[in-house]
Amino acid sequence: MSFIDELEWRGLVHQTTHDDLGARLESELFTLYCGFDPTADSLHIGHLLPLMGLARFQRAGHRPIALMGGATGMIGDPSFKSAERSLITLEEVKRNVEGIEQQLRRLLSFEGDNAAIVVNNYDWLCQLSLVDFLRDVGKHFSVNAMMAKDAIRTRLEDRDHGISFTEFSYPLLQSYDFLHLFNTYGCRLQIGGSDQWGNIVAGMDLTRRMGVDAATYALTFPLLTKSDGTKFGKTEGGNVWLDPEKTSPYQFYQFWLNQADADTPRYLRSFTFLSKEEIEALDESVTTAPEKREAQHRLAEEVTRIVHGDEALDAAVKATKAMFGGDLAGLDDAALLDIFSDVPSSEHSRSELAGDTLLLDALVEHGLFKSKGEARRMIQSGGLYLNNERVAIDLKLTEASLCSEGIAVIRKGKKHYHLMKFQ
RNA sequence: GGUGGGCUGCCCGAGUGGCUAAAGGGGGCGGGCUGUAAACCCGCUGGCUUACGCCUACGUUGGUUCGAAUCCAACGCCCACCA
Repeated sequence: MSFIDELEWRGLVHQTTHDDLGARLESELFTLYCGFDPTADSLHIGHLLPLMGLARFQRAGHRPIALMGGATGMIGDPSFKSAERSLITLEEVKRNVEGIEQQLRRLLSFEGDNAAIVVNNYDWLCQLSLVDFLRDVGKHFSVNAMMAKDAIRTRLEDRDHGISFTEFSYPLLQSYDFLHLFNTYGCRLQIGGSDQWGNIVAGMDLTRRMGVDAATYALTFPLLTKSDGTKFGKTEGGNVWLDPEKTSPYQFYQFWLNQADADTPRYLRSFTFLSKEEIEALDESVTTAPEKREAQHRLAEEVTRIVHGDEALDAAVKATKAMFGGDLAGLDDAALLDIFSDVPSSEHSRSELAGDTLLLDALVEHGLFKSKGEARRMIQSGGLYLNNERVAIDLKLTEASLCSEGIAVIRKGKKHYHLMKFQ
């Protein structure tokens, strides 16, 4: 199977500019790039598809460039956005670039002939003089053509929101990036989400008009969807981040583990490097033994390993087993703290274990419940557990309430844990 | 600037003097079923209280009344139409 056929099979190809791109990718080694806008200090799983896209090209022998939009991030891409974006400060952009660069480095290889390159367009865009830019670059853009593009037409038609000159100029900057990377690294292919098509094609036009004597190419990925129509990548807690401080590896693992049967086969293709044979076997298991959720387990395992590494995956799996396997007996303080490392906790005095403190009162006092009434309702409806055993309304704290030397594990409902630490 | 309509609990929305802590829906939370799923079923969803009950709450402030989300006045904000 050729590389492009594999991409097609994985459902990763939305549009390409040339039908012969696939053949060329077999016979020549490309330098290609994908841009990432530093609008936050971490990437989220929406960025994972293009990022892994770069990694796939690298595995096929091509040389990937990850471009940080240090300059373009300060302008804001208007493509398919309904409203003008607020500007972020230079300091914010710098901090965001640093955070994101770390994450890029995890997924790409920086060794060998086709070692990945990380660049920041701030380094060249900020040196341009306005007049030179307008003469040399701006001259090649037709405002008529820009206004006709889908990606910004809605903004032009919407009188309430409109579009500023700043955002309108964005495609020029991204186009210039492509030109710059061609001149500096011989970069001939740009990849990105389907919303980037217009910007990428604009860059190709610019290289041609600037007299570049080589074909440049575009490849876009399809938009990720969910079978139930809700937005991919969001949970109750908001975005799923790649930064372990923002979304713990445990939460990350759980996110993938909880994907719907209907979506999992597609995600296995898009987000893992597993082989066609293995993925097709997993497809089969979704149909024949959905209750085993073999495909979801494999998906969660693979993606967590790719993003967070073996060690974090191991901890996430261990925590999952303890929380959903149910048995906490025999674990000591250290093991509990390890397993429940991203669970909130409260500090308590040993005197509360004397036998005259109601568990309910202790929980309210330490803020686990907003009010006593709420706590009572929770217990009365059978939703509160101490060390995985359902508690009664009049339960008092004693030494027997402890799970280990000094820790009691509280659970609200199925998934909400809390540690009480006694000292 | 004029005229009309509106502002109710996390959100939407009914209520137009006492039966209203306020219908109904959504969301959230809990329980059941299950695969840590979907669908479905049940319960809870202002605070204190074991409970009787008390307190707080229908844009803001003041008034009428035995009694106000509901009537009156002023103010604030939002929307529509006119200028």
